[in-house]
Amino acid sequence: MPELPEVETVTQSVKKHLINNRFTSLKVNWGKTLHNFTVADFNSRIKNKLIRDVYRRGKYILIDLNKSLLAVHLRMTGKLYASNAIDKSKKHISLYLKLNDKYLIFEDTRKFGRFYMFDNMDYLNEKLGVEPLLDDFSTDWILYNMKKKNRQIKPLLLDQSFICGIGNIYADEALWHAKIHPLSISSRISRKKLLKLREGIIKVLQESIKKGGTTIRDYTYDFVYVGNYSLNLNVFGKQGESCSRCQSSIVKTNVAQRGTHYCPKCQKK
DNA sequence: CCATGAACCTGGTCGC
DNA sequence: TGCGACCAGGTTCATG
Repeated sequence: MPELPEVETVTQSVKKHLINNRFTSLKVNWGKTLHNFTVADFNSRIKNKLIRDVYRRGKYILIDLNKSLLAVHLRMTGKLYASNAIDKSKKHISLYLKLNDKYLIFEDTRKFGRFYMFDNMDYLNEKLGVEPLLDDFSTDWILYNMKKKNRQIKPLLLDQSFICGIGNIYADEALWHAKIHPLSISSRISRKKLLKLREGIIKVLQESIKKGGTTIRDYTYDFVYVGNYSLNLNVFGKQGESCSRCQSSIVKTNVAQRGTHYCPKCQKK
């Protein structure tokens, strides 16, 4: 499900339920969900502590409990939402946390999603690259850093230690915007196209956040947001359809094991 | 440094 | 209707 705009949307939607509240218990149904801590750690460090803030970094949702951070990564199918009750008919609730008057539920069909506990942001800041919607992601930054790498642009855009938050949908959309072929080598892309790429990344992410993200597969969305950005997609999932710029047929291939959509006419190597 | 393939999981869809 | 193959918005690890 989630790339930066979807994670941002989920973060904002759970924030109002969590802030100034306290977790009173943790129930784990799928053990691997707790990546680097145990229920005992939860009890000693998070339980009954005041939640000060909830925010996003890359594709992580961060819950700030003053002396500890609880981090959530949704991976492919994770859904995080607040609810007044646990729906026993849901088959894939990996874990849930109890608040005073409601629950924070983590539902995850494919079980790839993870919860982490950190002392502070050092580890994630070390691991993650530039935030594409902050000023750090400047024109100078992209011109300088793309030149330093000799990598296929699509996998480079997906590398969270380079730029964080971009995933498969927005990588394809941003490359289409900039008319760059997904296999172009980063160091050989023209200055003009790199600037266009930066603009495209910011544009697709911001516009998607405005629409609440992109929803492609939505089995049950009882408590979960449904994003409307799918209406704005130009190449992702559009194989066989005509390019909105040049009318050529959009092609789907595989790059770095990921489905990759592009216009063979607009996006030359 | 960089690319590739497999692994982690479940379920939906497509072709026969 | 049934069944196998393939696909999925992500990340990590091992191997050339």
